[in-house]
Amino acid sequence: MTDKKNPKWVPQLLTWYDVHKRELPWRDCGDPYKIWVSEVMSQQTRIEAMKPYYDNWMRLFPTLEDLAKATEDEVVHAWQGLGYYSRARNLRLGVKDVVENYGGIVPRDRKTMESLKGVGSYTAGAVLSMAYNEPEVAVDGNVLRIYARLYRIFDDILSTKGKKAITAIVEDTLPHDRPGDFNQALMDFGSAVCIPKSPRCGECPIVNMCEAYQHKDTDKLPVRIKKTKVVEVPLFVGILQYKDYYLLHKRPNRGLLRSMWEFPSVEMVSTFDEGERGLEELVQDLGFELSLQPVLVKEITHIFSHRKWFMKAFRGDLTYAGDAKNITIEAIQKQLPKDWMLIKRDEFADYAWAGPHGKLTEMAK
DNA sequence: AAGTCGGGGAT
DNA sequence: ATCCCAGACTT
Repeated sequence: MTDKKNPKWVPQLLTWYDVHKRELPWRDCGDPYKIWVSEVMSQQTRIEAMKPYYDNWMRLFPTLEDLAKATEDEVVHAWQGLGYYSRARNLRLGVKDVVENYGGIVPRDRKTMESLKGVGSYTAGAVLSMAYNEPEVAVDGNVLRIYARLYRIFDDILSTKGKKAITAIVEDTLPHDRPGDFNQALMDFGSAVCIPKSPRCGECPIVNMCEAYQHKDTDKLPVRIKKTKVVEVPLFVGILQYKDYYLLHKRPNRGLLRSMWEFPSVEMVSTFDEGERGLEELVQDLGFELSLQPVLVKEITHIFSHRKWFMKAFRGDLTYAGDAKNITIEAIQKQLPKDWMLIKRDEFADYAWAGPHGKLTEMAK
């Protein structure tokens, strides 16, 4: 990868940084403790959000020794509202470690630094490069995004593989004369220009070196495959009959299974009574009374990409409330909202079913 | 490798 | 509403 060493964009970015860098309380202060605190506070947190906390923190715990003396309750209280509270607990433990075992000197090498509580690869690199000007990379979300675009890398930047691939390039391109400035330049650049959505390529100082820009891929990069956790949804379904007709509902024209037909159903129920009440409410709004049979007729588990339905289906009979004795189906149909309908079993095949609801049609009798 | 941990600003 | 942020730790 020697072709990637000393790329032209690095001095260009540093020149941009010299003009546009943000003035921050911990920047260029040379105090490893202050930089350490600022880095931990910044994890998964926007600078503007953590700034007031940083100022308050430094009033309460101006030095390593002050923080090492503080209790866990005190540090967590000072963190109140910032979120990710284990950051505060670990920061205190890490600082205690330094005071008690390293003579109060923040370590100058990555291995020791990373052994401290709450200090991972990123924070170690940030502190070492910014406080000691050690040639260490600090690969965070900004850096992953910027490099994915600059070098047109389509690996998932959230995966181990993508992070390793990009970290290798960052190590190759790190300028050893100004590592601290370079790492901070990437942060400022990432938050001001090479932003996640709609990057400001018009004002980018290194657009001439950006492979994503040249290939018009800036909006496709970086690739982030979010592992959406599958939400488990209990679903209480009614196969509800009015004479020879079944009551169906059309899902809204958005979201999951949009505009497809389903049997009336309610989410988030754990008991039969709860589900029965939910269905009663549904059909009463339509002018029906419900008599539900407490016999489970079908159970289906259906997995979508981000959602898992646990369906329990029950049969029930409907009577029309405003019952003029021989009211016709057509007359009732006309009263229903247009996302509801009554159809016979032999018409089931004519409609688009909302996924697993189609399997329930065979339970209609 | 996946799950967990918060809160807020931008879109 | 979703996305995503100067990530680290546990399972």
